[in-house]
Amino acid sequence: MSVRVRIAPSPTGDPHVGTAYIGLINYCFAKRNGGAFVLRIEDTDQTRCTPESAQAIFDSMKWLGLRYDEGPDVGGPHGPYVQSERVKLGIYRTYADRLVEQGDAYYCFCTPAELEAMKARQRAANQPIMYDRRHRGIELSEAKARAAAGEPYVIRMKAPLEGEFVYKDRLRKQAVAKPWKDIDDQVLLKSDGWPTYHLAAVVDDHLMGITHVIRAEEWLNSLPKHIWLNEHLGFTPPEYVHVGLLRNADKSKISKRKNPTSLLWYRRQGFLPEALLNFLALLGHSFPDGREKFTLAELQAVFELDRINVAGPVFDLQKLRHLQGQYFRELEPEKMLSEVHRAVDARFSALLPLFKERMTFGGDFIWQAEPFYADSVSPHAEDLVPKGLDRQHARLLLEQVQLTLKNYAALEQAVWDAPHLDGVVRTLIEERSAIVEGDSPEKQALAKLWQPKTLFMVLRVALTGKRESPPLFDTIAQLGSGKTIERLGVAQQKLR
RNA sequence: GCUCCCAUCGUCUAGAGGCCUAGGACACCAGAUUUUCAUUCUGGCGACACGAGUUCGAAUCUCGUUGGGAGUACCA
Repeated sequence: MSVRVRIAPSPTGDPHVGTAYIGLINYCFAKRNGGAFVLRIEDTDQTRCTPESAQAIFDSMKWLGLRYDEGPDVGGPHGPYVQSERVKLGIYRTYADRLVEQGDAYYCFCTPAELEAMKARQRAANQPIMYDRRHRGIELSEAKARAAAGEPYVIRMKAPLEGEFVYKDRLRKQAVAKPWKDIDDQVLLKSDGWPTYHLAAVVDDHLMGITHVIRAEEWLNSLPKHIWLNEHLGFTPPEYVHVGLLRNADKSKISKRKNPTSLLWYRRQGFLPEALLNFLALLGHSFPDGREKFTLAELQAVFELDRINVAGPVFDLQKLRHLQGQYFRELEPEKMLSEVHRAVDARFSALLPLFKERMTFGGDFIWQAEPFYADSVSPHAEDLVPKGLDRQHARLLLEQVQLTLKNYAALEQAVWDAPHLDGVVRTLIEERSAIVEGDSPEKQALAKLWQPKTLFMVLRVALTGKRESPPLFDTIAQLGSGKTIERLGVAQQKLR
């Protein structure tokens, strides 16, 4: 039987780098074995899934060059490849009903509040947290009557109460063994009539002829349920293989907060798909000859599923950058030119209006806009200190403004545009000016410091490294909060 | 709490009982090339978590400890 594998991402939010990682492994495994690679969209959570998100997954996979043989937008003999469409076909309901008729699943009428209370009690008693199976014994006829009367219900699997579940994952040293009594009566069909992941995935993997389910380790715990479902539905289970989870630097599961996880971000940032793929491949797989730079074609030629490392690798952006540099410098001149154009164009239209009245030649844009493209600027210390004032004054000013903007940026409803920033800074000026009323020399110096024309120049130099720039608040707005705050800090260092 | 998984330099990894005084890559440090920077090249720093056991011999096998991670949803 020929190999068929799949990735089954859920279209919530941005396409995830973990999807690319698992996708790459599945893709290589399929290609290496002359099999098929399928993309299926798992959108059974009506509250979280969006079509835009699904589209972004298609686009990202294609961008990376992970071409799927079957999928929502390319079709195939096992469609539809979107679960919400399959729900409408009644596919999952049929299988859920079959389990109920067989006595392998049952109606449960617990309310969310009831379930919550159950959990709280178990937590308090240091008991394992799981459904207490209170509706397990309900008569089917009674259950059906209540359901027919409109009472909300879910369908739960009737997990075995004794015996042991054993499964050997080819990548793990020892077989997974777990007593059945520790396995929850998982909900299979939700009260909205839609299937949970567990039911939908098992049914679809079967219907789509999937032979190997290669997925992340986070699924290992639900493996018994999936095997059980296969068996009780009369399917031959695919082989399940669990690979390690991508990690943050602190070893926790990779997350948005601690790492860029959106594939869209990498693309926008200018990462080359070849570099990203190469990097991802290095996390967990290795070439027998130790080669670290290779194409997708080279990888799929030697790929060995059994060489995959299951310990979750830390996602090291620095190494990705290094690879990216290698690939970038090798680019054909035309390709490199278009990458540079892309990078410039990304900000060009937003920036151009700021320079319109300042330019004499088109080329003036190059040096005038430089601070907006650069990673950092290097203001001269002497330019940061206004005439008649000293370094401490300038530093104090930078510190106060930095703090104010930092606090503002942290606000949830903060709008980072020129009018708002103008307001924020002018409020600060008013506060400061009020405090320094008086006629001692020091008070006069401070009064001068907090005059807009003095202070604007200090900020301008700190932010752009130049004494001339577009209007200050347009500059701050374009720079964005991150660079603004960073550059205000760097300027303070210069004054030490 | 309960259940499960994992464990070689800071990070990604090679290593499937003697080839290991543990190899490579990123990062870091030093030097060379470069007017500068980057690239490139050379060198350096740096790890088998710990403890028992099996064995003539253990990074490699077993057990325990410790550490880390995941799951514990009518999310996937």
